[in-house]
Amino acid sequence: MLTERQLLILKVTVDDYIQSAQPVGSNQLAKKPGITSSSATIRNELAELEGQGYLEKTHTSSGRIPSQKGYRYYVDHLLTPNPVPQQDIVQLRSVFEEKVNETEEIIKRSAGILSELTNYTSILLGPDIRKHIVKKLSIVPLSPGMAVAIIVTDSGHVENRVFSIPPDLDPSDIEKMVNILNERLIGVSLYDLHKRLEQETLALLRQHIERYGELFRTFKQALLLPRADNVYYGGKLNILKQPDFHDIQKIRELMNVMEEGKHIPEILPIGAQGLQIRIGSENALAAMEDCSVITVSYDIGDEQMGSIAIVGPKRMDYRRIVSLLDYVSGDLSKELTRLFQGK
Amino acid sequence: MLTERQLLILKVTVDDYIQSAQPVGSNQLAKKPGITSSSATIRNELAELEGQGYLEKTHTSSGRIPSQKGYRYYVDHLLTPNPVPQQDIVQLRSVFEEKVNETEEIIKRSAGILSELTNYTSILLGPDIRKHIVKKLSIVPLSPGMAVAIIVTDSGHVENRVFSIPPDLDPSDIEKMVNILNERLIGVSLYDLHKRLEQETLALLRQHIERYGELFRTFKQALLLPRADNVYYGGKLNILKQPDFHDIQKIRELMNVMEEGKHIPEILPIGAQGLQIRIGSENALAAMEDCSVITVSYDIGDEQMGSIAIVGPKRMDYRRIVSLLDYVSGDLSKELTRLFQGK
DNA sequence: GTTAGCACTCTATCAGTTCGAGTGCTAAGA
DNA sequence: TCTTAGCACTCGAACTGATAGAGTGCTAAC
Repeated sequence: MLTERQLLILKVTVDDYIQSAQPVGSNQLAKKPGITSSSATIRNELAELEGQGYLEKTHTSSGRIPSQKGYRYYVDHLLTPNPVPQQDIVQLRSVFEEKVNETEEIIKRSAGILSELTNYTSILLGPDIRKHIVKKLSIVPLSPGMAVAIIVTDSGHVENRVFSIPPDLDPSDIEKMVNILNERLIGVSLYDLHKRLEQETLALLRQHIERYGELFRTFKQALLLPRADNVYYGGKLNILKQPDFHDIQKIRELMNVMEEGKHIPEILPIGAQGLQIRIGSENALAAMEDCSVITVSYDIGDEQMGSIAIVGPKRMDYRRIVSLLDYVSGDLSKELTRLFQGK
Repeated sequence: MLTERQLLILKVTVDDYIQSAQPVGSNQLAKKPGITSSSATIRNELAELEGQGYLEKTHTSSGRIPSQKGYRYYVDHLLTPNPVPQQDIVQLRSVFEEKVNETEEIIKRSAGILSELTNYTSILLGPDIRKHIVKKLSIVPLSPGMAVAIIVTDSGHVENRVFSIPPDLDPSDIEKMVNILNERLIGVSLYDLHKRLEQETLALLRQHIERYGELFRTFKQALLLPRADNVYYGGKLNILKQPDFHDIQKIRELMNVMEEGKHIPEILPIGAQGLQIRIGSENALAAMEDCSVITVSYDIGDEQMGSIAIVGPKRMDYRRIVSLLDYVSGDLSKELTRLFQGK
């Protein structure tokens, strides 16, 4: 159990360390407004806080820095929210000023602005494209042996793949195929597309198209791998600005993990509601043990659509980021919903 | 003028420094196979080479490292080509093993493999999409106020933009518009598209569509900004692997320059034929004064289509990279031509 | 022209020193 | 009993020689 004074000292210590990146000493704390005790008393309290595991020393006669437990307590109990400054709001809303109609573009730009405002790295996860609904399918022949398949979804997302076709295929067969596909597959989600393709259209295609086999096989294969590149980064290089990261080896590991898309699920707790903070080793990845990640989800309509994450050092400005993400999440939900309610 | 022996010593010095990243001393050189003189003689020669500006010292009693002029001479006169090892070839050709049909995908994967093989950063510039020819235009309505415009080019590239339409627009008007656009604009290059759109179709649209004005305006605006994202990177983080780069500030500048697309024309000498090597300050950008860039162009058919660049430290393995790029350029030209001759 | 030998220079490293920031403890004071 | 002044102590950072070693340039002999 911590006394009032201990709580105050813990808060001020963490705040100061977040700001200065230097271990905080008792004399320094004694000078802070709001603290009335002498440095000796503070020393006793610091020793107590260290004993309880909230603070640490870097060496025997150094000042204190927050431990992981200290950050956790600070975040859970001592964080006083901070209204988002007007100029940050202006910059964030500039995304919607220009008439940008594409969800992807809006998310991409937001990522950039967030990283600029915070000096940390931002990761924005867009809506899962596999949930989108097929609006139209078409096939455009390019050359005797090649064609491109195009899928338009209700969100305006366009997927396209080049695939090979029998070189001597009758153009009318392609037309037939497109008609069958559209007749049967409009309204299906990209997620179900592959399964439904076989169930719904194979028999029909067999009836109407002479050499359906090869055509169907390459078309199906083209749709097989859904490119899930709905992850957008902002300020990947901001890690290099943080004094906390000086070891090039560690930086490389960290950037590597973020670069590779496959670790996204481990970085972002997908499906989690509301705002989440992961400090240091609370992160799933070993490469991120010196980082904190703050995530928040946003929605379009009633459905959760994506997440926003800010990755920074453990010594991150939690207060500012929490308010900022809170605002952005609400704003993005509102604007994207508006964009889509139009339909 | 340099004597035979001086040339030999220069070559061995550069080779050794490229390999070890340490200043090279006279004793070390004396032990090398092929060098018969004593270290004292070598010292005299080194002094001469330094006097002529080919070598430098890091401090008065240090070994020698190549100067920019030294690298330049080495690259121009002392480089003996090296056959590309079979295992590199196997890895490079794996791009074409899987049935990947899209130019973009092939280039992207090549960038990845090149960076893996070299441990440097690779930048691949794809064909200029603005030269591509329109194969088909279509407009898919998404909701009463929104539609997506899709342009398919002869290369299989698909451009798409969401744009707004008058909410109460008659669907048949869109159909008419698409017909007019296709009738008039197929065969036009993306480069000319914007100009021709106005010239060729505006009058016709006016005749046939009631409220052509707003529709045409937003459609035209949607096509305005051609996303020129035909640049692919491999191994951006490889810079962090090079011992030559230890200053985080410099690394940041360098990565920044590469990250920002707008500097590409300065990094890659566009339009240059064949293989180009830029060493240190020969690069246009100040941030790259410690780098060397080796570029090569590749073609599809008779037309120059793009460039490949490898960015590394000045102390780059020129011999290996030159052979490798030479091979990749030829291979890529051949395979992409084959892919497109199909048409 | 080449090379052995030697004095010289500079770096890297290690031990020793000092300085200052900060701690923990003790004892006196409120 | 809690607070605080005072003091001894610890440790890192920064500086100082001292030393070893790598490498150079020069000279004189071959």
